[in-house]
Amino acid sequence: MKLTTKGRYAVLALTDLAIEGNESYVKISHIALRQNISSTYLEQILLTLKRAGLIIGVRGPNGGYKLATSPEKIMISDIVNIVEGKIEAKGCVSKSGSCTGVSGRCMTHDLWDELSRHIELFLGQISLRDIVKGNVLGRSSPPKAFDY
Amino acid sequence: MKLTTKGRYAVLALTDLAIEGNESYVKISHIALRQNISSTYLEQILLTLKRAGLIIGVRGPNGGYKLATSPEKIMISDIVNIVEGKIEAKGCVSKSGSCTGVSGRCMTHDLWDELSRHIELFLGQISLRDIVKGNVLGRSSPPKAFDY
DNA sequence: CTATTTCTTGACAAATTTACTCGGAAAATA
DNA sequence: TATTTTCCGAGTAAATTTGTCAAGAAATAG
Repeated sequence: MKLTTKGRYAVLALTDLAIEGNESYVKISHIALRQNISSTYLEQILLTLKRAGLIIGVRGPNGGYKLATSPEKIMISDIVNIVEGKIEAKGCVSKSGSCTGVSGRCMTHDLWDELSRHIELFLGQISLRDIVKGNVLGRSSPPKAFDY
Repeated sequence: MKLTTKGRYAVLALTDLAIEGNESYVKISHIALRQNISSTYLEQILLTLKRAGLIIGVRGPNGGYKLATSPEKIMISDIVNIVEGKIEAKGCVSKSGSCTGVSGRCMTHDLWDELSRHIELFLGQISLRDIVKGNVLGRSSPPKAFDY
């Protein structure tokens, strides 16, 4: 699970759409202006989100974007996975030869694997609606202790 | 919370030291060979870990590195924070002007803030000893639901 | 004391990734 | 038809990551 500005812009833009409601279409330029993002860069991002089916795009005057479904059904993990690519799922297997000590996997393989799962779980529990409503803070919980 | 090969190498190297025990000192070249890491690159990493006090380095024949304390007291978050730098703690405030919609913070600020905390909690609960023993898998727990 | 081993340090360089820009095409509307 | 807006592929500049290199300092063995 990677996290760059691309992912942040994506969530930011879709949050903007969520606030705007899905009666009308919102233009890239408006989102870019409101959220302080380069509009040509945002184009790219919204395009991949559209290709993935998360948003609907319409061309021409009065065109723009809107969410394909309701905000509570769109989870942050969905958004991030799409724009950042699904790589790094296995953590250290991404580039060839990096996870090869002597046998196949390095000693910390499970750690990064579990961390990925942990992050995925977290972001999979939070929806666009939660962000709009501000229901985000205080959700972190410590991991389970290992059962001996 | 950033995560690159630097962080992975650091954890990997210290896991190697943990396995080796702290009776004797372990040479960089040996760790590099066993864990398949560039030894000159590993030098850099171990140096910063030494400066931070996590490991002890001794020069000369029979020199090398060993852990400064017992493996169960060294948490993964300690290691990662040191070598990756503590940046990205606030997620979107790292580079100037990126988190500024109209007011100070962007709409997703709390989200990334909470995610950082979540990851920190996770990696702060796992020690080098856990990695050596393989007590890592199955620790992820879903985040708390929001109390309405 | 001398040689050897090994860490220590800083500067530098290659490779990769990120964060964009640009030019134009296609569709929709008026 | 003219304008608006998304669509699309390619290209690029900056930053970051991932190293390399050369020289020096400390410790120990003999």
